[in-house]
Amino acid sequence: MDEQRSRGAGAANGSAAGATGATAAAAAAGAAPARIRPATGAVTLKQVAAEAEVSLATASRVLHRSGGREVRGPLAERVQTAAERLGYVSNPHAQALARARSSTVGLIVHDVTDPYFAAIATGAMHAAHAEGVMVMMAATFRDPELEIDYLSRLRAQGARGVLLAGSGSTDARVSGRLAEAIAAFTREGGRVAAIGARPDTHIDAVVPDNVAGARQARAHLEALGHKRIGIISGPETLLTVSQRLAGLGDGLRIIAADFTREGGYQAAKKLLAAHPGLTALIALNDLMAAGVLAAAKDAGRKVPDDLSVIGFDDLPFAADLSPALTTVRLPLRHMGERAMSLLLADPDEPSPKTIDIPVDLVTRASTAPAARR
Amino acid sequence: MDEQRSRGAGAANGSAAGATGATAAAAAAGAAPARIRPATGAVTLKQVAAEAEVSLATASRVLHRSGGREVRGPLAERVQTAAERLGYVSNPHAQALARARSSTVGLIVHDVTDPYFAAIATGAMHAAHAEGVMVMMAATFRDPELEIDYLSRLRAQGARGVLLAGSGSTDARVSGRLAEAIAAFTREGGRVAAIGARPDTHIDAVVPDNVAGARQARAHLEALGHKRIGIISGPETLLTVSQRLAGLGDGLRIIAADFTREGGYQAAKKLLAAHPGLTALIALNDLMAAGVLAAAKDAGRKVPDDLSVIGFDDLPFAADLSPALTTVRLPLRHMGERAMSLLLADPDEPSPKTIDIPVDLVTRASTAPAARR
DNA sequence: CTGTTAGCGCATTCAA
DNA sequence: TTGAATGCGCTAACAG
Repeated sequence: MDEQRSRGAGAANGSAAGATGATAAAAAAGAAPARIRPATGAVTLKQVAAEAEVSLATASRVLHRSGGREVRGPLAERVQTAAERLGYVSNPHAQALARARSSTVGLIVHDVTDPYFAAIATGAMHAAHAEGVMVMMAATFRDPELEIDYLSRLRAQGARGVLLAGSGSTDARVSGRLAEAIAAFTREGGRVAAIGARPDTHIDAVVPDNVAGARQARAHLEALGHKRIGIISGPETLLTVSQRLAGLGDGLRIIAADFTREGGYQAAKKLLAAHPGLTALIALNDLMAAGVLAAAKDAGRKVPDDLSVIGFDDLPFAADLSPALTTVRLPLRHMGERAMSLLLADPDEPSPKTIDIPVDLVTRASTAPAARR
Repeated sequence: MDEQRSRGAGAANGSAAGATGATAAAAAAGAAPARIRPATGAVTLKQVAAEAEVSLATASRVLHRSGGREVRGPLAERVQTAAERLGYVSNPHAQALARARSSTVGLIVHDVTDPYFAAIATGAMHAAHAEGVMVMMAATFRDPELEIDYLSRLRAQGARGVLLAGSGSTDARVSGRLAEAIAAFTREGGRVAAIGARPDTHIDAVVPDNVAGARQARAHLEALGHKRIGIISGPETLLTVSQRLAGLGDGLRIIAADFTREGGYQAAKKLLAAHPGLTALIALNDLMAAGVLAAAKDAGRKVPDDLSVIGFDDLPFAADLSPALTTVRLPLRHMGERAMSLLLADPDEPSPKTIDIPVDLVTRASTAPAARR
């Protein structure tokens, strides 16, 4: 290895040497099929070029249509063949370095296990795959610091863009620092898109109409005669939560907890104990709703006869809960696709673009007319 | 090698050219050192070095402890400070290229939406994060070709390793080609680990004891007096499926379908119609089991009174199904962690290592004694 | 302990 | 069209 390197150095790329070199290499290859083994062990463009007896530049042009193209010279054929025979696969790092931009995009989620993000991720990955870009996925486990950290790593990596799938925070301190990181990234030509609004930043976004969804939920309940409604809320620092709360309006009993099934379970248990008169509960996401259903059961309240329950998101399992959950549906997968397409869009598209996503209430078995007491 | 040799030969007549070239380059560089603005726009090590007035190498040593370390020279301080002031973030591509190996690992799953993979991915990501490596996640959407494709891309990227989370296929053709791709990757120093056995390949693996789990499921049912048991199976080309079937033993009615909720629903519907005498159904994963429960309900069979149902995996939602599902639990997240640690292990650990994972039956409400007819 | 320098694999400008 | 040369940002010998 060392020897090779120093030898290469010794050759000092003499111009004439280069030309002769290529030919000689090919000849040698024919004579002794000994292999040329670069550090990584993988076949390199250089090898392909040598094999096809063309220059590096030509091989690059044929294989990666760098600069002007090479429709079908006789050389093109040779290069293609050589590449196939050798099993050439381009090295993305080298390309990224040379082009100063890679062909991967980042996808930052809070939690892979949460079906909400899984659905979005699927959509995003599909769209990315269609464009031949790879997706680097990172989970922040709900730590805002990690979100910033990953973003900067992705930036250093020359990612083409980053999709922020998790809801923004209303905490000014973190969102401020995140905004800075985003600005730094976009300043360098990176693109950032988000699912959900990011008030403080000027980036592409796919935003579901949480407010309207929440209104529908409340209207549905009121149409069924419910007057005493409780809300099982997530952390109010999440923008999604504050929007849904805003749409729900006033006069409701609110209790907050983790945005998880367990959080929903505990909160519902507490709320039901404190306010037995409630006839309906709105959980701010389906995960919590699942917990609510379990808590209701444990408390001996029949759903929907004694208690109506509504969720948000319409995750895949919502229809399998018992009773099947009435919920505000978000076209998650579609949202993921749209967001990724925003990321991959022509660089000179007008940029801070927002795509509004309508949502609608899916009525299932967990809601019924309020029982008259 | 050949190439080196030929270059050496060519150098005989090109030596002079080489010398001049080098000098000219140096002169040009000296003449216009105007601005140092890298293409990517990001701060580079070089800038940090300049700012700290030390050499590139020193900066690299301080910041990335390349080679020997630099405990606390006065220079170290300067470099650290400069790096912080400039907001330096290292470029992974450049590092990968120079080191011939990156610090990312690949994670290939069939489907992000499937909670089975989500759980594994979470474990894997946690373990990876602890080691400071990033996870590149790709979904094959169950296309074996894509699995091979991603693997080779990850290889070209110099990924440290790749975790194959999806079950292997029993189809000799694809598994053969995959085995080749794996071999090529490991030959280059990459590490590959899998969840589930991969008979034809010699790679690290974390393998759950599907056979024992299946035995427990059957034993449980038989202890409850069930004699006519049906199996809702997934595609038999999946190794996981064939193993579970093997553990279940003979004498059961088997019907196969997609390894999804919908597949389970359809298959159960069909099986129940064709063999109304069955008193218990074993679904080969929880997703299918959810479908089975729905089908049973539609067919007017009460679970567990008229029909017992067992699943596999113990996905998070299993306890929320109604009735709560009896299932063979796999410690998915733990498996993901173990697999990732295998991937990240010291390179000279004895390699094809297998970690066996015990599984156990979780008895919940979906199974009960067989009704006497 | 610190600086110099030759590449890592590729894209791309400039010549021919 | 095609090829030679240069550099992307960084690491790792190899001097000093």
